[in-house]
Amino acid sequence: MTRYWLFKSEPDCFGISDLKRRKKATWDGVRNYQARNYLRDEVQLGDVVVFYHSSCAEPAAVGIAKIVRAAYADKTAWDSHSEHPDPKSTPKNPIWYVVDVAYVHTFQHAVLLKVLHAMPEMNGSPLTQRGNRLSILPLSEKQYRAIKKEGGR
DNA sequence: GCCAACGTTGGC
DNA sequence: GCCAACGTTGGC
Repeated sequence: MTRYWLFKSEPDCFGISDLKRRKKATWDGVRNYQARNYLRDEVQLGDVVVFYHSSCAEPAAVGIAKIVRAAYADKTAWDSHSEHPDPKSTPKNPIWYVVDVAYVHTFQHAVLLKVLHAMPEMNGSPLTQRGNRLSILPLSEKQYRAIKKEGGR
């Protein structure tokens, strides 16, 4: 059964336009255990991802991607030159995981955070709760449909 | 750039 | 196991 997820990324670092250009990307650098657990244990091939821009002028859900490869070890963890090295993670005992995502489409209208806040479907979602820092979070099918509708495709 | 909220670390 | 200190996230 298809599941729905929301993945956050800083557009200055990697935005939906970067994914569009590259068609496919490895979602690396997740260094939070709860997000890791979702990635490793629950995100499956074919799942649908809402791409969200965070830490920027207009935080918003901006488009759709899909999972094209389920979890495998995050090699950047044991690369001391990577952006998020973690010496505790090794090829034999990886702590951190990645998935591969592919571009699907960009929303006609970015669904701004304030709009997400106003959507009754998003009540109780970690996304719209204060102080939330989870970078990968599950969406219900209802939430996904509501966001997609606001996005205009 | 600021600051509140949060997760992690490390001393005890 | 507790908790203060610290670093990071993320909205504004």
